[in-house]
Amino acid sequence: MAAESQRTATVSSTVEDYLKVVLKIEDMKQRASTSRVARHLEVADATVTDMLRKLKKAGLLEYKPYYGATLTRKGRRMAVRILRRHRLLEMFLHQVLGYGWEQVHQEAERLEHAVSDLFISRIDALLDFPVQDPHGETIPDARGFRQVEDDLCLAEAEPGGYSVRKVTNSDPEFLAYLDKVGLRPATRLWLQEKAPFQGPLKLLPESSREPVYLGLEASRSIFVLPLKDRQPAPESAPDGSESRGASGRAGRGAGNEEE
Amino acid sequence: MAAESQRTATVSSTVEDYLKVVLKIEDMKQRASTSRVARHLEVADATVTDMLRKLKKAGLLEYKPYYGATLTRKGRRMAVRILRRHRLLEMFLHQVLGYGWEQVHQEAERLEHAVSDLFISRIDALLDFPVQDPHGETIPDARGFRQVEDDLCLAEAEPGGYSVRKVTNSDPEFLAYLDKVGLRPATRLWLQEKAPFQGPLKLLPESSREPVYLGLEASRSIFVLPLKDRQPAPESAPDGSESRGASGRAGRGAGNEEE
DNA sequence: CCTCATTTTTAGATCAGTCTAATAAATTTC
DNA sequence: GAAATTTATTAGACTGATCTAAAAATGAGG
Repeated sequence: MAAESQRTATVSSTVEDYLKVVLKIEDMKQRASTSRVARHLEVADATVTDMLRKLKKAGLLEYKPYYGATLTRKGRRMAVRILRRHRLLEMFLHQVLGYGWEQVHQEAERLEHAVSDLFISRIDALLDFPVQDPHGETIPDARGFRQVEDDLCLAEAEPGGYSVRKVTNSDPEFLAYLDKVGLRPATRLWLQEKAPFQGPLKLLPESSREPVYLGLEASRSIFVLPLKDRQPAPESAPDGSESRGASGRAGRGAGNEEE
Repeated sequence: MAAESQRTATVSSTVEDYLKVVLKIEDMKQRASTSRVARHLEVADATVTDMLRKLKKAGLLEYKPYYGATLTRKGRRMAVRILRRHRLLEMFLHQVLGYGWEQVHQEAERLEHAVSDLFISRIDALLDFPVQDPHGETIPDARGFRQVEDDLCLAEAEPGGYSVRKVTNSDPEFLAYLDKVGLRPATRLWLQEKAPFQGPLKLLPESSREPVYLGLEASRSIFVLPLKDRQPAPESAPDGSESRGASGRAGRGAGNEEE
């Protein structure tokens, strides 16, 4: 127990999963409450209470009863390490083994706990140090630095032209559907209309002639960047000529070299 | 749409390890006794007794108290499946990720339990359906068929010329040493002399001018095939036999070509 | 055939991770 | 602000895999 601050004091894959989930929740700017963590991991609340106490004791997170958890620096470091592994593995499965983007998550979920650091550094080099995974998520670098993303949730976007930045959903069915209708990272789309009262979005992906109707809930997992040059709406434009919405800050698109 | 024929009832990675060890012991024509299994797995004997009873109940092996275990057809099928995974993974790590042959075992040991069938079939294709792993061990095919090997333990070999068929030892230090002195699968060697009373072997690997002295115990993990055309002993023959130098390095090995 | 050393099994315990059911705290509603 | 609802914790138990220590079976030597 004594030797602390060691290089990655090995933890179980269960612990890695808990840390990963807390990080994910924090990234969504939510409170990592017992029940929220339990929902993500699909375990009983009581199990989470126990585990959070244990992780607090291990110095991986702060835990206030009836409130929830916050990662410590050490816990965050470990969580980001897993995140990096996960995303690199996804990219590897996609690029080297030909997995579809809807297949990579499940496999990476198991491999992230099993592969060595050597494995990770080898695939990193083999892939030429990728900065994004197949869903458009950015890959933390080897030191744990994470690029800040500056994207917009499609559910909150105004009508206009966008490019798809990332899709934060790992349900294979859903991803297969998006793929089918031509919604993939780095593709462009035109948001034509948002139906009122939590209604669906009317989208025109660049690869498609037909508009696609997407439920608002589903649109929450799609993140986009406004296109710089606002082209006119490609055909079948809806009645409203107000495709000039909240254009204002269509400036630089953060730091990633992606078109 | 690959509907798997053999419904592989999922077992824990611990169970997979037990089956693998029993298979290995049976392959060595030994009795899979409690203590032998325990030694291989580095667990207490009592733990093995428990587990063997459990595996018997699951129909994976026969177990006679105070005697030991024998794999059933079902147990053998599962064990061979793991063996295939292990060796394919080793080959993948070696060929695709550039691992040294002394590094592959440890990593494969963890991955064999974690990767999916899809992963295995993808690397199998990527490697063009290899039949051997980096140690020269044959890889069972997808249906579980295993090529019968017809090789000879170096410890039992008479002086003469041989090609290295396989090395059945996964100690990284030992493998690194063999590598250094030029003893790798598909390389040739001349067994010059066997010292009496469990003494060491005097070997001349094809890549080396200096003879190598190898302990008898170490030689037990090296398996060879006699060379067809018996060339004369290359130089430095000990007690005055012939010593025509410069091994004519012609003559082909048994099936594999590497290098 | 009996004794002794070795091997194996039994008995009882531990640890990590999980569960359900009961209780308690926090929050929302009236 | 008290009751109702939601959320979280405690208590107790289970499973899988392991351990140690003690008891029992096996098999070898006299």
